[in-house]
Amino acid sequence: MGKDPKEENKQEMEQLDEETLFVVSQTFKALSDPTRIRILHVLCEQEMSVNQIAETLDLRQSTVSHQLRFLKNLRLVKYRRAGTTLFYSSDDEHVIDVLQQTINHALHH
Amino acid sequence: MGKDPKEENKQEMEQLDEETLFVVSQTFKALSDPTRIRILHVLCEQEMSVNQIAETLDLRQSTVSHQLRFLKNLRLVKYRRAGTTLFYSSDDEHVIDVLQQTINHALHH
DNA sequence: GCCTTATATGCACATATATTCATATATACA
DNA sequence: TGTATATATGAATATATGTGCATATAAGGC
Repeated sequence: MGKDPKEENKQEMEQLDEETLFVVSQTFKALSDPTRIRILHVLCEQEMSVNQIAETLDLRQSTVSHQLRFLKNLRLVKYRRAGTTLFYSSDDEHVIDVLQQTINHALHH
Repeated sequence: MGKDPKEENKQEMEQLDEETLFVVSQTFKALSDPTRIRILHVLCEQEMSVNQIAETLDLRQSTVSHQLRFLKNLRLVKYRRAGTTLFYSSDDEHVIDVLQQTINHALHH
């Protein structure tokens, strides 16, 4: 039952299945747009309403709403309702981690 | 000189400057395409020539070359020449780390 | 020099994406 | 019910992106 040298790395060498590839690429796509990065960056500090985000980042309400839908579909943000106002906040620790790591890496290099 | 409560988080709350935003978004853009993910995934295991990559991943030579140029511009890959053959390998530990983290996260959830 | 092999590049094209405007929906309140 | 406020949605548009074909470039061998 000795292992072929080439097989020792088998797990690492295995090609990525289509679903994994899709999930991973979608995740990074979410982080590939400056507007979405800015939105996630403020939301990982505190929850905010759609209009607050728009004012803080100087964006149109509809732009923010469209991007929040994108992020919500990927479950990167969640919201709670308070009257007619929806408070959004980040909802994926791993992605926030990766974003923060990369921001810090960019800031210090 | 007491701090305003809102100012305590000031560093974290600060908006991202344009250059950081650009670098970060470009980095994630590199990782947002399935073809580039596959290329980086094989290159973090071993160096490979353009044609080897194309054969391994069943892609056209020109597709691989185009994407390698993209990755090379961002300094995510490097190459060494051997005759007419160019051997590419990954060249950014941080990005490889982030990619591997996210792949593992996707595989186990 | 010529021929072969490996890679890069320019162009064209189809598709995806981000934003905006206008409008629809939803909730609260008088 | 009607009005005001907050958010979501659809359509249109401009731009970006990924891929493939054809061809150019570069290096090595004869």
